[in-house]
Amino acid sequence: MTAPRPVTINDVAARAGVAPSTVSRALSEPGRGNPATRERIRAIARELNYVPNSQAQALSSGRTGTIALLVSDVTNPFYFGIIRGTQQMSKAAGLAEVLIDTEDSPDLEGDMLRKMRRSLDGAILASSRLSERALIRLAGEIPLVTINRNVRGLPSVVIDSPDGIAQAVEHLVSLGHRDIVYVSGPETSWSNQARWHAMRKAAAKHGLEFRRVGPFARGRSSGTAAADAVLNSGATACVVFNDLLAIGLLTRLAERGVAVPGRLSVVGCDDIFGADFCHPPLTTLSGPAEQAGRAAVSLLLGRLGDPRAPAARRAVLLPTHLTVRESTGPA
Amino acid sequence: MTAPRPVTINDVAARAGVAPSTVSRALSEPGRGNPATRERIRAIARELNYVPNSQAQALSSGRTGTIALLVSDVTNPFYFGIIRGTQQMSKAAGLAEVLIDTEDSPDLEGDMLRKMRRSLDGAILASSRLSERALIRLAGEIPLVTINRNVRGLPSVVIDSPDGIAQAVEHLVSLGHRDIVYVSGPETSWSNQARWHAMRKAAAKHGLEFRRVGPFARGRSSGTAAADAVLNSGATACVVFNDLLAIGLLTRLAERGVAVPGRLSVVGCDDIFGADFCHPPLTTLSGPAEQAGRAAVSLLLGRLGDPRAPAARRAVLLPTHLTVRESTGPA
DNA sequence: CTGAAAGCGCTAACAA
DNA sequence: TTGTTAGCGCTTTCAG
Repeated sequence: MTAPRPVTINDVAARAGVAPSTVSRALSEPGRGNPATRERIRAIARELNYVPNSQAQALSSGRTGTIALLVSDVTNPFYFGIIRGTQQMSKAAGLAEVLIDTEDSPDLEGDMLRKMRRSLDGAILASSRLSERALIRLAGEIPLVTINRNVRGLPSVVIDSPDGIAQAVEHLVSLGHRDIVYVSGPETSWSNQARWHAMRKAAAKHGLEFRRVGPFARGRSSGTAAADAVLNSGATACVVFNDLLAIGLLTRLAERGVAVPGRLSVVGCDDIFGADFCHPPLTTLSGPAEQAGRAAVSLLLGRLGDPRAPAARRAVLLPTHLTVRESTGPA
Repeated sequence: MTAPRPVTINDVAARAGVAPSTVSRALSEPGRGNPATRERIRAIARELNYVPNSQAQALSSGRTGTIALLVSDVTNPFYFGIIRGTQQMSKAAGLAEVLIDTEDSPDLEGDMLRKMRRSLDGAILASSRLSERALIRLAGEIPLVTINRNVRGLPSVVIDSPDGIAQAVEHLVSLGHRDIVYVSGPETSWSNQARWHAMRKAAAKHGLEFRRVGPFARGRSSGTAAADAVLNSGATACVVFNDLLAIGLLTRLAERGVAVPGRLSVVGCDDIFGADFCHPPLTTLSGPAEQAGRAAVSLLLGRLGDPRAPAARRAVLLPTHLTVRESTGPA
């Protein structure tokens, strides 16, 4: 029952009658070395069930083969698609991926990043809460890519909700709504800013007054206050910062016996898990989250000088579209 | 703009005028060494912003400081609580945690585990799809803890749904239901087996006939077939393998214009995100998922011989309870 | 193309 | 208690 010593590169080398360095090359330098010996070595490695020790590889090569994905809250379904996408892509690139929950705290986010920078080749920040300053400084220590956050000089992927917001306003206007209010998320949220700007622009285009209520916290529980505020505003329709908040709002509306969409139309953002089966099913902005995840890893690979990466674009903008369900109707 | 060489243990040692090994001890062996020098060294390390290179630590100590959590599908909200719990606990224990998606494939699960075993101190398998044989063999190569899966000899945490199932049946019986059907998940699922057994037992206790329909796949999309099968069975109530399936079923029922709970009462399992805001809100079995995650890490720490771990229990059984919402009513 | 040798940063015997 | 000395398993010069 003694654990047998794991097989090392030396075992393979001995068995093949070559030097360890030759094995190293045969295994991890595609084009080089004699093809015949390389195949022989690979066969032996497979036969011996050799698995390279990644710590040792990292220590001597400087590349850890690991990236991190930082999210503000693992249990926020908004990240589902992004997580999927990054995992797909990093698996395809042979990278390990660590998922880190920053608990919505910029301090924790920074600490984690600093503490782990030595064991990571790079990191993807999905909805970073860090200040622009902090981000730029950290980017000097470890390759960074952001998602839904645009910082000068940092490669980023943004799901372009402004585009979708315009569609949403169009949709509401065509249903006869003239009084549309934006339900704001946290002031510090980059996405919230972007969405509010888009809202204003779209409203102006249609000659509507632009108003907002809030700011409200991201969570479902803020929906209560949000619903009351919207009702109070007298608007006939609202566009909500995100689906979590929108679903909370719907719940409160049901409690108060307010008909949706009869008395109030509601549009969410993100099309998260649940948006299609809440009551009523939510009209919302859908975006290619998985694709965003994949794109982020691609950009990171680019930053790492990986040849497998596509041409390094600095910023990727992904389109959103409106998914109409049952929470919107005639004014 | 050249990256400054990261500070190593030698830099700290030089600055403190001691040997590297002394620094190593001062930093990672709590009780030993002269407290005065230890504090001095720690101060210098902090001042120099020294971060130990975990690869090097791993290489020379054999401990990687990393564990993995394997789930069949990251985007299944059932894992929310578990992920939270394990992350909390591993962070508290100073361990890094990798989240791995096995895509519901036993082969992939095994491969990942084998491939990563050298870079992990241990792994937690949430709903493993591996055979008992495979699990036992793998456990010989890397410390393993299972969640919701009981395998002889492996430490495990199980959320005891049988207990909750009994409550559910009790609830339905007291509402006057005499014809209750179990909507089965995949035959190979350990939880499904456990729930079906519990169902039979509870039904027998009340002198009811026990029937089931299915098996159905885990996903929401299987809800359509499941709903039709339940309706066909003529039962007035059903207990569904999991909430995902139950929500799918609810959707189909609404499509077919079947009143819930008027014509059919529905009970789910797991109380996932969404169970409270679907339509109608789902009566379901709630369990302490976060606690399960924490317990799993504790057990693993025990297996690793970590002194911080509580007394090593081999199996942890966590209770569930019925959360009554609006999908159940009088027969 | 391949081998020899040095060393990545750290920990763990062993000596002092 | 502290310093000295070997490696951990791999990659990477540099020779051959």
